[in-house]
Amino acid sequence: MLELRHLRTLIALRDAGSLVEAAERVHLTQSALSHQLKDLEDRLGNPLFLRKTRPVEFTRAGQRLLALAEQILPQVRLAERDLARLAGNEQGRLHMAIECHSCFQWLMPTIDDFRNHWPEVEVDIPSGHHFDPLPALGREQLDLVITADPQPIAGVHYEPLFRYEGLLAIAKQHTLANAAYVTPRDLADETLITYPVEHSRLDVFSQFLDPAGVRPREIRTAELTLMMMQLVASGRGVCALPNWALTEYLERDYVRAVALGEEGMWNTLFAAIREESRDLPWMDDFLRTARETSFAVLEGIKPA
Amino acid sequence: MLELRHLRTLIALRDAGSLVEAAERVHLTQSALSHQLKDLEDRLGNPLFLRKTRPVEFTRAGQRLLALAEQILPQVRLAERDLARLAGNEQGRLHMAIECHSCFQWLMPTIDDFRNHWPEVEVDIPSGHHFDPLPALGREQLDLVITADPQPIAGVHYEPLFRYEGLLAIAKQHTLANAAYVTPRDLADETLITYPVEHSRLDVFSQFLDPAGVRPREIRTAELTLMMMQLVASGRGVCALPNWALTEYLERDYVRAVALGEEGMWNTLFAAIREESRDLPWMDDFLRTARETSFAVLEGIKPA
DNA sequence: CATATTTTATGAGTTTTTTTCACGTTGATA
DNA sequence: TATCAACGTGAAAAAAACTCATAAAATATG
Repeated sequence: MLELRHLRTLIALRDAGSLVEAAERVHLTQSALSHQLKDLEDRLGNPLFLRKTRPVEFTRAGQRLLALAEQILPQVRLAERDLARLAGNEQGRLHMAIECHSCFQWLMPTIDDFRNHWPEVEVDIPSGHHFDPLPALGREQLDLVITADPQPIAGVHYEPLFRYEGLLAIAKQHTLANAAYVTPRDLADETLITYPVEHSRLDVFSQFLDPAGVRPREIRTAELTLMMMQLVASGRGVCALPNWALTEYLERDYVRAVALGEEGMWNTLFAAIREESRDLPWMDDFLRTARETSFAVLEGIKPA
Repeated sequence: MLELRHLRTLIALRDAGSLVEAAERVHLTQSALSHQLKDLEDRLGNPLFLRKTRPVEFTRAGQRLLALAEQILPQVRLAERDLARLAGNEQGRLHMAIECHSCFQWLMPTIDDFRNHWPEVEVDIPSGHHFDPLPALGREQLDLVITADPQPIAGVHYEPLFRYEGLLAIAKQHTLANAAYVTPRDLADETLITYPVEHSRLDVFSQFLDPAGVRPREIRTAELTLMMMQLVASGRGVCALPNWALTEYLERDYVRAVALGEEGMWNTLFAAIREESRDLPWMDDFLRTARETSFAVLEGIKPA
């Protein structure tokens, strides 16, 4: 019998284009999906998609089910939200801080969506604080912190949101612009542009340069991504940023991006929250919304 | 995670009014439903319905899910039909006969609905045949026969549709009109009105009178249910009919109905089809439609 | 009001389904 | 034709769903 599970799988498959990646999205193995879809196809009596193309191509039957999924799943999501609201605790406060400079891109639409469904929750990103955000969680000054380096703090829980790849932005005319990837050594003679924060909180250092014992020739800082891009484009340095933060500049062919190391430099973004707030219905919904929105808005990210 | 299964259960629960009967409808045990709904309630964080009333009463959460179910399940049903159609074999012939005189009540709406979705299948109830319908199945003169007594015939498969109770229609002023049930002996002095068919095909005889070795004082026949009711109402006899065939007369307070025996006389109605036609997509859909329509249209029937 | 009767809940055990693991197959690419 | 990535497959493991037996609760009944 057809179940929502099947529809969710099909949507994931369409968005991902392959079983392997779809499996990641629904947090199952590729094998599980292969079995699941085969069973479904057997019961329906005809195939749902062609596996020999990339991305996979859906048959008429597959398209019909996709249409159903797109019709139904949003309705289910709405109902689930209503139920969460009925579970009580509509009231609440969600004051956030971001340790991640490029996060507004997905955070703003997330907040918009969330506000629509939880008008009683007071959402804010209080500005002007100079303290370290993570400890402020415990002091109840903040309720959620977006961070990429979770530090064990009593009473703080880190909820993984998604994984992203740190890329090196390079001028188009740079020698390395068309390389498959750069090595730490390649950066020894470069000017590295970073956000003006401590070295320890920059993953280019903690994950890439420091382990190899390499220091770039020079370090410059810039507050805004746009400024960084201008410096990079004009050949005055290189800079490491999350893949999604670069897409708009890559599309405009403003700069090039190269992987950091053969495997790429992958990182996980977390939402840090207080342990107690884990089972608040609206907190749960916020995290879910954040993940959904991120996947809809950003390209090239992976499930945590 | 919410699944369609849960929604189907809730609909069954609402239609049935109790877990016991809802369980019958979805072909599970009462225990299974109790567990299933408890799990769901636990995960949602609030109860879905109050069990201490008859029929059960749904909470706001329960009502929200019911609303979702009513929104979604028909869409799913539509999609399933489309998929069945895509599975090929839209073409076909469905010539039917009914061995059951009162079946038009649910068969007509069933056929109407079915025709809408399978225009390529030629549906008909050929009239004017005098032969025994069941053997005509094997001869490919018919494709489906509605019958209450399945006889083992090679190549013929009997698909149970639903169970119904045979009741005895009695004049309002009759002594037995308010009895809890009648015994075979009670009919020894009555005039029994039946459809003009062989004794062996009338369940009052095969299931009720014959086992007790009782014969009614007199037997009269009538072609139409309406005529039977007129005879009964005027005290000129009693007659046994399926519960649903009587509801309209009972509502108008035209006659009374009494159970046959302490347990009631229950029977199963079957659709007899050829073995090969079992896995035709449209045949499957016809049977499903027949069951759905019967439950929607008739009262007091039970799943087979 | 006590006693049957019906309905729901519960825990243990079983069955079924789903998922994973390990490997084989396939098709595209170089 | 070797290589690589994606997909398929069967057996085994894990998880989920269901049943059975029975208890508890509620309602009907005398």
